[in-house]
Amino acid sequence: MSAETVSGAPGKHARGYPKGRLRRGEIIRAATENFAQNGFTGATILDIANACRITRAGLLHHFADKETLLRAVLEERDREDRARFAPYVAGPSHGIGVLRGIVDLAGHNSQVPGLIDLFVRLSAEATTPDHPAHAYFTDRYRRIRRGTAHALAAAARAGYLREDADPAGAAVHLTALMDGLQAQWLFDAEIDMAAQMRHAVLGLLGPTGARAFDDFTLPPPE
Amino acid sequence: MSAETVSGAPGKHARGYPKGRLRRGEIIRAATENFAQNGFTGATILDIANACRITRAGLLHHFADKETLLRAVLEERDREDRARFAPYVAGPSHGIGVLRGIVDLAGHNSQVPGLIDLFVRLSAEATTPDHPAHAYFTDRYRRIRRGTAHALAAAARAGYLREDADPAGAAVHLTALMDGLQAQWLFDAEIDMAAQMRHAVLGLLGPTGARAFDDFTLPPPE
DNA sequence: CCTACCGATCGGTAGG
DNA sequence: CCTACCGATCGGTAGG
Repeated sequence: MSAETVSGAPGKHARGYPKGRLRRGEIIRAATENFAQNGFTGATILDIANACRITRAGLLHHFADKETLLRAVLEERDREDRARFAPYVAGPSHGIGVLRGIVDLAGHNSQVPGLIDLFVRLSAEATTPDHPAHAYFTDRYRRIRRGTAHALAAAARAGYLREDADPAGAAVHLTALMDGLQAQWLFDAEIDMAAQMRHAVLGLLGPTGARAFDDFTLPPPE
Repeated sequence: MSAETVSGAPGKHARGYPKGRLRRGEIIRAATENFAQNGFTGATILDIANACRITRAGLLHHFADKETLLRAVLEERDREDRARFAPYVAGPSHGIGVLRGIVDLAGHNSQVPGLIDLFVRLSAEATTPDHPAHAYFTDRYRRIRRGTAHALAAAARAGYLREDADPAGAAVHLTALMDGLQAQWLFDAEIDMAAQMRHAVLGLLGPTGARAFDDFTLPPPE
């Protein structure tokens, strides 16, 4: 999604109109929750508007239609995800930062069930090519796999990876594992996503890599 | 789901009325396809009826309501899954049969995209506790994990498993991996689900186990 | 941001 | 009294 598609409906009231900005943020929060609980198709503009104590027409003043609102929700999620991940890739860690980021993300995710639900439900709905979020999820999977594969390749060059590990294949594996754990976890919160991810990552690392993984520390926030 | 909940609406015309049985089977097939493409909420009785070239009222003569139809679809899937899996657990293979069954299932699944879609979409929808299929998926996950864990424990007792492998944890892992691969595969058919599952299973087995896995053959169908 | 609406379509049920 | 349907329409609600 390009910068042009980011805004809302009439377009220009995002920046500089503090009241409009606040309202938009409130709507995005409410929409995130509603999409998470009911999926995109099942969610209704009326429910989202009610949660913000405005009417449907009032909501549609800020976001032209349901699809525009969905885009805004996904873009907001990406922004926050990137912010969460940034410190893990800041230093030169030979890919270890990304691997730690993945494991920590699994731990963080178990504290935000609404967001897990959002992605599990939305991505399941979006398998149809004509779903408004289809391209988004296709791109997202590719991006995640590529980032993970690059990190694993860097780890391999540093001698952190086991001899028999294949970065591209392992990237698919870790991505699938994260998704599948979330699906199971939504039905049974006993599932320990972080422990499972940690075990899977350590299974890819040699002794030196495992040490580097355990020793990894986030750079202090400035 | 017990045998009592299986039937349709008025109840007794499943057995013995050949025309009715055929019609019910046709409806279940059409419903499976429609639920797969649109999810339970998104699917419409009208579409399903149209595909069978009968009216909605005609369809509702066989299945009291949409939810009863969903139950029939899931029960039919379970029946076929059990039939597919039966030969793998027929012989005394110390769990190896189940593991081969899982890998072969991944290969088979890539030839029935509609069924993958059905389970991915329906399970995502069913995370809400009040969804008509919520209990079904909770049970299904438990059943799959338990069956896998038992097979892995049997393999461990036969000396097939690696020393450091934990049956219960690995069962969660394999289950999650299968699900996550399906989700990715729906967006990118290049994903090789069977190869990934095979690699994961072999990663759990020691040299003796790997040999037993490769040597495993299905008993000839009688 | 609201009131006042629209074309359509939903799941389910009536009598015959 | 059974089965296998039909044409028509119910009260509500969706996104816009």
